[in-house]
Amino acid sequence: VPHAPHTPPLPFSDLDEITDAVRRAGGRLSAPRRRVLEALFAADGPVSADALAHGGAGGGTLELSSVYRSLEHLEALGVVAHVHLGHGPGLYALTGGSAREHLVCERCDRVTSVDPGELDGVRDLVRERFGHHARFSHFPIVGLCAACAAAERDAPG
Amino acid sequence: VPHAPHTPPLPFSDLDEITDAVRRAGGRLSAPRRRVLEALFAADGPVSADALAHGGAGGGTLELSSVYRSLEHLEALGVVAHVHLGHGPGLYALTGGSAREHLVCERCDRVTSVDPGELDGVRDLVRERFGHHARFSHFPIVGLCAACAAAERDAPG
DNA sequence: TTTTTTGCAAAACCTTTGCAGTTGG
DNA sequence: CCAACTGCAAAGGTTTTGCAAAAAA
Repeated sequence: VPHAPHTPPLPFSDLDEITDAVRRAGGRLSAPRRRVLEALFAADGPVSADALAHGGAGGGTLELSSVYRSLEHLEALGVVAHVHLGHGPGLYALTGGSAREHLVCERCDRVTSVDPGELDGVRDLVRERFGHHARFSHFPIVGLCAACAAAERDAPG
Repeated sequence: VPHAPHTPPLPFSDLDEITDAVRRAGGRLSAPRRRVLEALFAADGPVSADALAHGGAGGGTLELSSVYRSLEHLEALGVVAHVHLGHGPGLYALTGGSAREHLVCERCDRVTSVDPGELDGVRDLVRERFGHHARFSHFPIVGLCAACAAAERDAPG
């Protein structure tokens, strides 16, 4: 599998940096953890635990519970984050040091991931009006993407 | 249980109107449907299927699968809508003709429900910047409420 | 009467957990 | 060596489904 088009920026940009971080935190770099990390590097966009268990590079499959425990560990280290895109399983991705934020189309499931700064205007407006500090990294903005909204306008349903 | 402080506005303002709507659509007003509706009227705010099954007015409990099927039916009629407030089960409420939109605190779980118009400014900004038509009725804006954000600022964690 | 809906039981789905055995450091 | 981790199996929580029996109209 080729490298992702939009591999995370800056910190933790390669496997070595992450493995160092894992060990510095007193953790061990076991086979499942390494393979989860490899699969996350290979993925382009957030993926489910199940996809990580089955879709890994080498043909073999990982034990699902180990995948979940690996992800939990990596998430505690700040290396990984997960997002809930509507229904369906949680999806995991490398943070690259900064948690991205997401917009998802509830009709076609397309995900738009943006750097945090890009939603600051929206965040400011929400805070100004409701006092609420919105975070769109763990739970995204859900609605219709431009294409589906146009389709909806032409053929309402 | 006393009536909710913010019972839904206008259409479907009482049980009779809803039961008429159910029958007009060719549906039957069975005992579970009636009891689900009663429990929804009695609730103040969105409630889980499980709460509807157990917490209903008269002591008895409803079959959970019947509750889900009743809610599905009422939702198809536009009388009920459900929202996913973070983790945990989906929560159901009467629409009163207009689906409210929600902001939820990911720390204290407090829900702020607003009429759709109140989020139009936010919606416009999102559409302008991303072409995305946000809807916060089915999946809310998640983040920290004012109180929790203040607590966070004083004692970061 | 007849079509819809229920009750129950079972399964599906995602995720977590207990525990004995394995392994990385 | 020994704490950390895995594999397996089982359970937990939410929602869906199949089907025969019940009930609304």
